[in-house]
Amino acid sequence: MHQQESGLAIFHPIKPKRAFDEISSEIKRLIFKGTLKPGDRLPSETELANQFGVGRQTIREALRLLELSGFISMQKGGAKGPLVVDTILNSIGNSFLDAFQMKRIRVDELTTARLEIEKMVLRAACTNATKDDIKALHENMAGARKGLDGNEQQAFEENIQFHKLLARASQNYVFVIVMESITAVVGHFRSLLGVDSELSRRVLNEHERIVKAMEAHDVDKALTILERHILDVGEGFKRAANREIFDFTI
Amino acid sequence: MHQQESGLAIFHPIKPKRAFDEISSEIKRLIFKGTLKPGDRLPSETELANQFGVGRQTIREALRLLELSGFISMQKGGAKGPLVVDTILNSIGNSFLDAFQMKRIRVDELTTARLEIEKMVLRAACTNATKDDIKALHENMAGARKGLDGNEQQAFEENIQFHKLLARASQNYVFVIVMESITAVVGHFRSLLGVDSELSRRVLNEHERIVKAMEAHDVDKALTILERHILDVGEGFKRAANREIFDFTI
DNA sequence: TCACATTTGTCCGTATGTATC
DNA sequence: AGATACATACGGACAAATGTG
Repeated sequence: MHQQESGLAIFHPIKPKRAFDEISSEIKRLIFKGTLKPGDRLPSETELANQFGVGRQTIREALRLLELSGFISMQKGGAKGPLVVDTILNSIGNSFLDAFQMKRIRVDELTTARLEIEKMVLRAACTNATKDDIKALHENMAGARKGLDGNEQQAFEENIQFHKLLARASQNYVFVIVMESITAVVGHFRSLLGVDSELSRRVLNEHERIVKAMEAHDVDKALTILERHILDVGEGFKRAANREIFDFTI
Repeated sequence: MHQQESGLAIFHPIKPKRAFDEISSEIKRLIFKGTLKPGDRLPSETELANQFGVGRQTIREALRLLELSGFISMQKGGAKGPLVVDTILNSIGNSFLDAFQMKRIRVDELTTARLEIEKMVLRAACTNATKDDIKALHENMAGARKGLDGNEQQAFEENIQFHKLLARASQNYVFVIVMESITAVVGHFRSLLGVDSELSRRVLNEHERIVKAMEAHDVDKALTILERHILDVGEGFKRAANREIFDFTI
């Protein structure tokens, strides 16, 4: 009906405005602003429908977007309403996994990129890690060691977590996000590989040597160990790929 | 009713199974398998509802997830059904932007990380770039130069695209994904900054010098120019942040 | 332990705007 | 221009799940 406002605001309206998009954006805006914080609860769907003056179906589609994006979490039953959470990193990791499967990225491609990314992060971590970061790394390794006898799953998860902690030690949240994405894919591959307590043990040993080098401020040594560590895991992936464990392109 | 299968598959069923989740996954699976390819069309909502034996609302929520994830695109009117597309990279970029706003990442944090990431990618690009990649870079710069007089928006977008092309030249799709995420944020900041044809001109000149160094196989020179280039843009962000252009944390 | 109220998940019918033929 | 097909959206309804008293 009416023209496009003016020539000022460009490239917005690819999609004609849809009610659930507007509502989703509005709620997101409140979260960014801090009006809604993780732990808070949104009104129930019917209540939201009343407040926004739309039907419940529209509200549900808006909530669906927010849920997938990692802003809210829903549960049936007597809870008072959708819970505001912050699982955005998780959502990004899932998107990364989608891209990997869609693009049919090969494991050697992943290993090559992972090697460079982790080295970049480790360099930053060596420079910026605080005592608390080192402590967290130690606690992580202690947890992994504890999981080695009995709880394989715990050892596995702690070993993945180790790399996220390295990213946190870099004091740069961009690295944290990137590492979260990488570990999502690595974890996916490794879970396809099945439990391998021998690999977990070797991985943990390498982690311990990396931290030791970090504490000695020997960046080059830490990088060397990390490099062998990543290539080691990558070789495991490649062998598994050759045995056709992975259902999508090696 | 029935127990959780066995102790084998762990940590899956946090959420009770929801029909739209299952349907979304099923369609995604068909896309990964190649049964559905970009350009294909899904059946209409009512048809899907019949085939899956569920209501339209359930289908709609499943489609909403697929749309946000970048797998399908919907259009009103007489189209035959949802279109299968591949805009996953776009979706990841949007998620990154969400994380940035949620985590209140500072522009200097972004610049620091971007510097390391782009250097990493450029090194890989210098090693692996094909003739076609170089050609694409030249075409990009030609387009940017054309946009400089008159179409500021084009120059802006081409300059962003340049970095994505660098990532493609690395022949590693992981880098492409990471770069897509970074450029989403950089582009967001720069669009907040408003059109600045002087900056665009300077940026283009630096792009041209980088490519020239790449063609001369002078990696160090290319890296040096890139470094100054990124820091230059970062300074622009910082000045803008000090002038409080950005509505969220500098 | 046992209802009860609340809320989400799902379905159906209907209306409307819009794009394609 | 008209007809058709489809997405968007509304409202009512019931089932299932969950927290509370």
